[in-house]
Amino acid sequence: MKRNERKEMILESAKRLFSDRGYYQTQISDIMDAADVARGTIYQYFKNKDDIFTTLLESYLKRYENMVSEAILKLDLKTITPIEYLRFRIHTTFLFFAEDPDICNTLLRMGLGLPQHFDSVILRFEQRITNIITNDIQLGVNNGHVRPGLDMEIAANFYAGAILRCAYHFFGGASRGMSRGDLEAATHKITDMIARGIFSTP
Amino acid sequence: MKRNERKEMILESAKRLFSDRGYYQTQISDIMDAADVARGTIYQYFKNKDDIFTTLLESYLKRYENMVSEAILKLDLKTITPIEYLRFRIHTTFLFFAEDPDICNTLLRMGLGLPQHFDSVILRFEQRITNIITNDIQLGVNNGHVRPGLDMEIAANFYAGAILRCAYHFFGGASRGMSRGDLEAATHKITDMIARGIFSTP
Amino acid sequence: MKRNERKEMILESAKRLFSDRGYYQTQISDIMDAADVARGTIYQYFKNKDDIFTTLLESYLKRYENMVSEAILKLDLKTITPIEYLRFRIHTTFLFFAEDPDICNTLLRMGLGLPQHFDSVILRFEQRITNIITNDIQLGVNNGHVRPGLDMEIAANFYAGAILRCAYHFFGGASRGMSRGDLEAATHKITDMIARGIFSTP
Amino acid sequence: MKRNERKEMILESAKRLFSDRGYYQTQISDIMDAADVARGTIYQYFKNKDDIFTTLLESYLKRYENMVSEAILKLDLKTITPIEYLRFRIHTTFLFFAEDPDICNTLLRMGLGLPQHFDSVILRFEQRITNIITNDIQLGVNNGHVRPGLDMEIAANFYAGAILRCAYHFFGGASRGMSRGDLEAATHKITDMIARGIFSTP
DNA sequence: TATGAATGAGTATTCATTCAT
DNA sequence: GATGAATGAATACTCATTCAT
Repeated sequence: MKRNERKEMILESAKRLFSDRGYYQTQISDIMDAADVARGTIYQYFKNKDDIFTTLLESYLKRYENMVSEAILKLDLKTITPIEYLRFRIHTTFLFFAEDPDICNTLLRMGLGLPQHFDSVILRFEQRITNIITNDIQLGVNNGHVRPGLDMEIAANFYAGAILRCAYHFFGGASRGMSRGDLEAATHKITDMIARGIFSTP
Repeated sequence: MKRNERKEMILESAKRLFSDRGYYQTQISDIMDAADVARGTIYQYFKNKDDIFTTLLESYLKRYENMVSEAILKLDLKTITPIEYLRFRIHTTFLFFAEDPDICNTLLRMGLGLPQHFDSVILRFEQRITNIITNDIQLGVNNGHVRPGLDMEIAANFYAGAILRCAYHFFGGASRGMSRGDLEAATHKITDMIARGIFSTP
Repeated sequence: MKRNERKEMILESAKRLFSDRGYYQTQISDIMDAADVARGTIYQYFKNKDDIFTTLLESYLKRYENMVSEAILKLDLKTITPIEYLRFRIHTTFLFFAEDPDICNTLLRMGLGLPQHFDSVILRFEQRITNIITNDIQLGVNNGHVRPGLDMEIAANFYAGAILRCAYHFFGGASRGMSRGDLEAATHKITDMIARGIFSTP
Repeated sequence: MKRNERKEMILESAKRLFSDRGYYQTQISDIMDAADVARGTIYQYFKNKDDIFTTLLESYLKRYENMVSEAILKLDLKTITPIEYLRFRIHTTFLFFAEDPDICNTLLRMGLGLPQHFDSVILRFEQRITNIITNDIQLGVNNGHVRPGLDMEIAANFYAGAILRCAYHFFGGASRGMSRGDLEAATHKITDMIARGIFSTP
């Protein structure tokens, strides 16, 4: 087995376990067993347990960034309407969580409330989502689509919370999976609620 | 010192610590020190560490229930408009978290991702919030104020997430505190966003 | 059992083990067994294994200092001859090692070559011995008893090495113990060799 | 690279490391890195870590033996005076340690206090030194140069300790190096101290 | 009731050694 | 011969819980 395959296997197993049980409930022996690897092998690829978790967390962030930046390329920014733009953004985020329930669970639940050290990575993710929303609203403001009187800071947090909770509701916890069609429908409904909240003309 | 004073002191100290560091980062010795109580004493009032945390969690839920049901009594349900009713509900929830940052932190951050056993208590709280919102919307539906086509399940999760995250943004983490006036303003803005999202006439 | 008795018992057991096997060959479990104490108990009295060893080492130094300073009080410095003074000093050091073979072994053998951190404590002990000798020679110089041309630095190291090796030869390793009479005789012989080496008139 | 060059390289690196950090502080990986050799390669030349250290220790002893026996050939035993003979012996030992600070450090410090197994090699070295001294004194006794009343066993240990400590003082630890002239001078002084201690006429 | 010394199961981590390529 | 990924026994340390005083 190639070097990277092994490392990947450990990460894969750890990802699942951290998602299911959280950081403290996951023992090195659990990861060993799941990855079918000896104790020492884990420490050949990672400095310690912390390192495994951090590596995963960072990869989730990177993956989200990639997904967002790749998605945007598919858009024809010239012709797209504000509401279509909004819907597309939300869709991307939902797709991200739909693709990997472990990431969903970790980022949206199990990774929360951990020591400062880990939590800060999650916070960066949340910050990123909030930033995207803020920027998107700002874009609408510039284009004159956003209703006057909207408090940007509050709105960003408000809709970030809304979207993230819906994501967890759809893809996280026990309720794993959602049909393609349902996802489209849900995206529409959610976009609708946001549009009504921020745009001047419904 | 009276029996209940002691117990209260332990709970008080544990509350703060769990809120600051989370369940696993808080040691019995920390609670001992903070409560200025001997190790054995803690085990005279609580079966184990788990019991302390569960006791706190349950008390938070109870307190929220009390607050909600007491608040409703102050309302004149005959004359109140749907939007005022909504605003009042949100205000109650914000007041709850504003009153005690430790509860806010625990319920909205540190308590998340814990083993099934604890998490279920938190889930009950989230469920409760979502239920209240669902019921309130249902009330609006019955009265003909809610726009047609609104998906109740999604909307309930959507706005629950929105409100909870705003609560954490205002009162949780490091950003402890918010002036009375700001709270009123924020409540207005948030109510506004929700109203636009669900009511037929803005 | 009183608090300090326990701590003393752990130290006593550790002292013997470190002396017999050295630092790395001594496991916490060995100390546990020897002291008839549970694992956790050791960590209630000491921060870690290192702490146990350092505590012992420091106590040896302190004990030596006490012995040296108490011994000097018994001397009538007015009437004593230089050679008697020298003999007395050597006798004190031999007595110190004769009293406790574990200290002898640790300070003169097992404690050597350990990481900087420990070694420095031992070095302090060796330094102390060398200093005493240097001072004593200086005393002889001032009184005109020391032969001209003696290199103080070399002499101090020379005789420190000589005395310490003899101490180890007599009381260290397997050869534990030496009769009172033999000790006196050896002290005389050694004093004689030193006196011949440093004094002007034999 | 030839087979023996490799082995030599490993030994060379290990020698330095054992001298600097001691046996337990030196990891196989350190030796790998220093010798620029793969992990498995080390085990092709040596049975285990122990084997490397023992090989080195044995080579030190052998080297000392060679040096001593080669040196003696340069002497005209017919005409040499007892004191010149003594000086020559001490000089040889100092030269041995001066030539290689790593050997000095290992034999005189880092190698001490190791498990029985290693320690016995060092003990053999110390024994050898003591024997040489004993024999040399015996020679003096036979020739009538040694003062009556000298205790051979004690004297041998005494002067072995003295010489070895001076060697460590001059060449070991941090104080690496000593000029040719200083070495000669020191040898003279030390020989002088020994001569005064054991010979009948100074 | 209050105490705090004692406990030991549980856990992460190290590192010499092996062996298939 | 050389390599270095894989191994797992060994070990230090933690911390919730107990119980005699």
